[in-house]
Amino acid sequence: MKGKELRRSLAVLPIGTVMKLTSLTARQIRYYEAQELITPQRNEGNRRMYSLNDVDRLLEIKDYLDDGVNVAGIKAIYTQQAQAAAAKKAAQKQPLTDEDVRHILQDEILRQGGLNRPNAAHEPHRPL
DNA sequence: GTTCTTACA
DNA sequence: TGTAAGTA
Repeated sequence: MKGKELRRSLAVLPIGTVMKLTSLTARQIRYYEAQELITPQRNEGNRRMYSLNDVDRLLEIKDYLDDGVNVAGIKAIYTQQAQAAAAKKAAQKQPLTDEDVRHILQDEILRQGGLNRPNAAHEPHRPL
């Protein structure tokens, strides 16, 4: 099951195709890159080349934004996911350390909505 | 024709 | 964010 992941990681799509696939403007796609939410590769001519994973990531970013999560929040989420992934790998060989547990807990808290967009009044009424 | 960067509304 | 300008 490794070839599939490899193919999804191949950067073969120009920004024009990604625009159609995500319904995002080139402006937005480049902006998210500037905010380090995505890091597409560049070809010989300095053109951005995206992978299927990048497309999924952009679609995900769009969803988070709709849910009121700001760029900093999304970035934090991905940072946490990366840490969680690293922790999981380490856990395969060694038992969980206190720090690993803390990261997993933080990940859960984040997913429930710790970082929301400052403006845009969302969530009309959520039970405490 | 498409994409890139920079800059201004 | 949209868009214009000048390139590659």
